[in-house]
Amino acid sequence: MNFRAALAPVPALEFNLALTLGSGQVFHWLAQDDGFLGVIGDAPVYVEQRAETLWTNVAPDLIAHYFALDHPLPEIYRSFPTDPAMANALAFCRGLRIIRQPAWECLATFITSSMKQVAHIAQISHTIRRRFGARVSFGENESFAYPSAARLAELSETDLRACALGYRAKNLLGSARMIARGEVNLEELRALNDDAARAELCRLPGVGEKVANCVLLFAYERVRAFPIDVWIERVLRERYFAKKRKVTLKQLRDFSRDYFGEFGGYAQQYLFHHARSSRRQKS
DNA sequence: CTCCAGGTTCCGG
DNA sequence: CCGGAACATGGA
Repeated sequence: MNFRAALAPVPALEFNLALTLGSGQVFHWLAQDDGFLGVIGDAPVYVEQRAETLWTNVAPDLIAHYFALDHPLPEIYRSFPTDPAMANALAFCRGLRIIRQPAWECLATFITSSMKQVAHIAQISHTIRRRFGARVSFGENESFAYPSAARLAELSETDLRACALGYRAKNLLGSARMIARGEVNLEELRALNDDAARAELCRLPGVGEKVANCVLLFAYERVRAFPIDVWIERVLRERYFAKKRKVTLKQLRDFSRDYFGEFGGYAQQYLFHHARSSRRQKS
C-alpha cells in the first residue's frame, strides 16, 4: 500500500495497540495490513505499532490523545490491589490503555450493547455507520464516521430496527432525540463530578448504571468508574466473594468502589478482558 | 434446540 | 432495596 510510505511516527511507551483495540471498549476498528483502520471523530485513521512507536496517517497529537498515551500506567499499576485475580489480569493486559472516545459514538454504541456479544456490537456499529454515517477516505481506504445524534434523531424506529438492533432501537432513537433537542448536553457533562454526570446520563432511555459507567470511563476519562456487566459480576463473585452465599449487586458495587480505588476503571477493564479471553480459549 | 450475550425498566414483596 | 420478567437477535 503506497500510503504506508508517508506514515508519521508517534512515540508510545507502555502501550499495546492490538490489546487496547481488542479489549471491548471500542468496536469499529478493523485489522488491515500490519495495523488497524478506523475513524477518530470524522478523520479516517490508519495506525500500526512497531515496537514502542506507532505509525499513522494523521497528526501524532490526535493519536496520542485518543489512545491516552499520557495516562501514567506505572502509577496506575501501583494503585492496583495485590491479589491473585488482579495479578493475573495485569500480567495478561499490560499495555492496555483506556482510550478517549468521542462521547456520542461511545454512548450510542453502548446503548446498543445491552445483552449483545462483543461481535454483535461491532456488527451493529458498522451497519449504522455505513447506512447513516459520512463516508470518509484517504487514498484507497474508506471508512464511515458514526452518525451524529441529530442525524439519527431524524430516522424512524423502523430504520434502526432494520440494523438488527431489536428492542434497543427505541432507546437509541430516544436518546438521540433528547440530545438533538438539547435536553441532555454531552459537553456540559464534562464540568460535573462523576455522580452528577452519571445521573445526567441515566436520564437517557436505555442508559442505566452500567452503560453510564462505560461512557464515563471510555469517553469522559473518569478512570474510577467501574462498570459491572455479567463478566465482571462473575469475576467478583468467583474471585472476591467465593465463600459467600448471597451477594447482592449493591454489595458488589460498594465493594468494587472501595477496593479498587482511584483507577478502578482500569482494574475493571483488565479483569474484564482477561476473564473474557481465558473463557473463550477453553471452549 | 438450548443457552447466553459488556442491561434497562417496571412491578410486586 | 431485592428478585423476576419482558424485551430482540445471532453465535456457540
